Amino acid sequence: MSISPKLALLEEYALVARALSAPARLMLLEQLAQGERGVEALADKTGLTIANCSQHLQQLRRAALVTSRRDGKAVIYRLTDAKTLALMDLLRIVAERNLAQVERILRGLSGGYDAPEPVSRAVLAARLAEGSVTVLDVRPSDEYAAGHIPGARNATLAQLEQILPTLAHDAQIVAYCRGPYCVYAHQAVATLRRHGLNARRLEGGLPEWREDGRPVLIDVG
Amino acid sequence: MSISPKLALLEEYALVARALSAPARLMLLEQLAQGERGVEALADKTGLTIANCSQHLQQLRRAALVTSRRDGKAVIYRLTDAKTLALMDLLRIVAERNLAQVERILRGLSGGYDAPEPVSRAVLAARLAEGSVTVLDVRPSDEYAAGHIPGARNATLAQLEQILPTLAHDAQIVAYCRGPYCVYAHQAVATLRRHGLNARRLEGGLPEWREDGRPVLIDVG
DNA sequence: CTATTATTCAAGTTATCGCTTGAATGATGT
DNA sequence: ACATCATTCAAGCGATAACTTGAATAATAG
Repeated sequence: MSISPKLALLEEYALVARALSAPARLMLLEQLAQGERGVEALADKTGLTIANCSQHLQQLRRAALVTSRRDGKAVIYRLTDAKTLALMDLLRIVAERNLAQVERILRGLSGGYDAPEPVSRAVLAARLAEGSVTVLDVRPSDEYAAGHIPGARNATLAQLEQILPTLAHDAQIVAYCRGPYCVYAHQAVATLRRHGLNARRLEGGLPEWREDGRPVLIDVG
Repeated sequence: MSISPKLALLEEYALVARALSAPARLMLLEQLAQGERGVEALADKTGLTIANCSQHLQQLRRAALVTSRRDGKAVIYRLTDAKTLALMDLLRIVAERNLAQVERILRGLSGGYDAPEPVSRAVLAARLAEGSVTVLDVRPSDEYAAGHIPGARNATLAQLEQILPTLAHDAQIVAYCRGPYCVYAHQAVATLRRHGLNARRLEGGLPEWREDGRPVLIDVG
């Protein structure tokens, strides 16, 4: 009763695509791109129930996009390799290039203002070296603590309005967040520009920065 | 009642992945990689009913992986751009690298024989230039007629046994088919090697060869 | 061994998907 | 206008997916 090898093969490829076909799992992958995490932490960050989160993670594991290991009572998940990130990135590129709906959503995030082109990671590294840039990490503070670009200042979207007075009006500001799937940096740049500041988004987020082999600062206990 | 922009965005990315999550649609994309096609031709090649095929194509179109145009009574579909092909390719690479099941299926296709590494397209082009290779196109003859590598000989898997005597035993044979999703070349190489011939698979298929900008010969009426 | 904590499993519900069937639409030629 | 051909739409069915709830399993601490 076995089906043809051809269909069996396509079924396996489709399995990988199916794993990427639910927003909840994309959220999980985005979190895992920041670094390995346990089930509970992932459930917290994504707002999923623990059981539901566990089930999504198992689907990702079946598709070999993530792997898991046991650490005491906890099970730690992480991305299998950089290819998983590459797949997510290509998915996003195709969607952004070709889907009008995505264009509309992204424009909406900028609050009507024209969003400038993002700053490449190489350019930011150069500007950082010469000290001519202010870098904002707009992720939650626990993620900032777990690793951030050296010299970056942490401020969530909620805190952004409060720290506005402390930002020089002539400074070039670069904001980043979790990565291309994350909208925090988009929103932060929109807020800053609305206040007349010279802000731009970093291309990609911390995972891509780390993937480039650039330095990441980790806060210690 | 609108959901958060974040979820809306992920929903769009997921839509693209979902379009790739059915074997039937992967089959259609593989066909479209050969060149643009009408609905009926695609239904024939894939074994889907016309209505079903049309619905799958519309899902691919919603995900912006394919586009369509009208030509008289017919509607012609084609891949939106090379990114669609890149996405399929990455999907396959992740599956082949990480899924044990895929490894098993591919090994099964080789009939237990160890399959040699595929020949790169650059190497084949060089060998063709010096005339030191026999190229076999193992796709159906209509696809061969619609475009093939210059100098390639057409033989379906069914015809392969018959033409065996006409193949020199000391020749280097390279077989290719529709592309990485297609198993014909795997099977052809297995058959040829079982008969003691020095056969290898081309890396990728005709779409990848064409994408490289290499010459493609089209049979005219 | 028992209690505790982290995760997974199992059952049930609702929604969606893939496929089929038959009718509707759109373009073309008589 | 009418007939024809290619494609799409609409309704219906069975299978699968997402989420919830509550129970079961694994590892550790007392």
